[in-house]
Amino acid sequence: MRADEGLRDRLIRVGGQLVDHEGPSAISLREIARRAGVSHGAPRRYFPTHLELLSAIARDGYTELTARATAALAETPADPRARLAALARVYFDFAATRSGRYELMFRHDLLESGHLRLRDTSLPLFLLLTDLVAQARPEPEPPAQVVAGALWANLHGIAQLWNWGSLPLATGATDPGALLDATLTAHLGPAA
Amino acid sequence: MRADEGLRDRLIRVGGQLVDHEGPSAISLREIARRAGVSHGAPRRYFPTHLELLSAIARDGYTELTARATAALAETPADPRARLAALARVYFDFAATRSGRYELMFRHDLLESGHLRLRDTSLPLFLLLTDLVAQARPEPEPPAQVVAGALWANLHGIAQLWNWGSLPLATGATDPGALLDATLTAHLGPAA
DNA sequence: GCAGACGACTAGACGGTGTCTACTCATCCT
DNA sequence: AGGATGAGTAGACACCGTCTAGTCGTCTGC
Repeated sequence: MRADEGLRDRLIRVGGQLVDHEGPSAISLREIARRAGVSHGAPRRYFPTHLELLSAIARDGYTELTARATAALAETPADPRARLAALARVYFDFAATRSGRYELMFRHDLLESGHLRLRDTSLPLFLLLTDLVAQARPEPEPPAQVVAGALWANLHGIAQLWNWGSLPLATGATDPGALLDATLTAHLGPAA
Repeated sequence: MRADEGLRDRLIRVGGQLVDHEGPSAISLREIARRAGVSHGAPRRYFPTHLELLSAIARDGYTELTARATAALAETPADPRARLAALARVYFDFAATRSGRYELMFRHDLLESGHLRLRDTSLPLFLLLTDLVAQARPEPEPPAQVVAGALWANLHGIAQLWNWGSLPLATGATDPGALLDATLTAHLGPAA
């Protein structure tokens, strides 16, 4: 419990640790409040609803994913294709190692409940992806946005089915590297 | 309430209707029991746990998806690529029009809880996909299983992100047809 | 023909959950 | 000094999943 940390931030932090270590079923409002050392009514001052607290925890996940991505890109050569490969790896690793948080980030009931700005939080990452795709694929057709959307969807599907456990089972693969490479090749053409 | 229908089947049917029309948050054990006209303890005779009932409802969804797929393939020409396109469309349409059920079918807590045989239920569909991929792509490398896995992951990602709402938002698309076509081309090469 | 076992279901209790409301209490402003 | 406000507590409420005891009709063995 950090000294100068407000309850609002503490709830987000404690909830994040909880979902990372115990999974999405562990993050009840009351459990988060208990671990934060406050009564179960306290969170209500900052998050009118349980869903809004979960939403903030999910947003925190996007923030960290974006930070990981930019950190990885900072030490990757300028070649757009290599940067895309690094980005894909970061995305997959995040989903695999922080699967509880990842699952929370894509719970669609978090998105449908109004002005949660969750989608806005994920947009910068998509714009980064679109930019890299545009650099790696100078052809104008299909537009970079479409290719980036397809690539993102593919990454997301791989991550999800991998966590699900049936992708290694169905394909016999034990490392996703080949699958990720094949995915990049499929969407961008053969590597230079 | 059908005359010769046992309670077990009725619970699955009523629960299925509920998740289709009201979404995944509506299918509490007690609500399903209420709609089936029995007390909240009754389901326990057939499903020792709420999760097992949900699992049966999800399995029912896989059965229907497989039925839809085979029905669509029955009236599609023999060209494997066309059949794959039809299959992709069926998969996407199912996810889009029955989003609540689709979400339930991929809830990973349903899969991790032991002998639920949910994965087994989805296997025939994957084998069908693998078979079509093998026909459409006679090259031995990469193996058809891997390509089918990547294609399935891609379809799943598209369906999920589309339901999520950010795929049309990010790419500006209003119809997934172009995205699905691009996906098939990416994994199988240009259409003949 | 009847007693007992059994299957199918009911009813109530228990602890847990999210939300709502009434309340305490320290701090701040004028 | 005193009232307003912010921050958190505590308890109620309805709902949830699970567990247990009990009811009631049917079927079986003698």
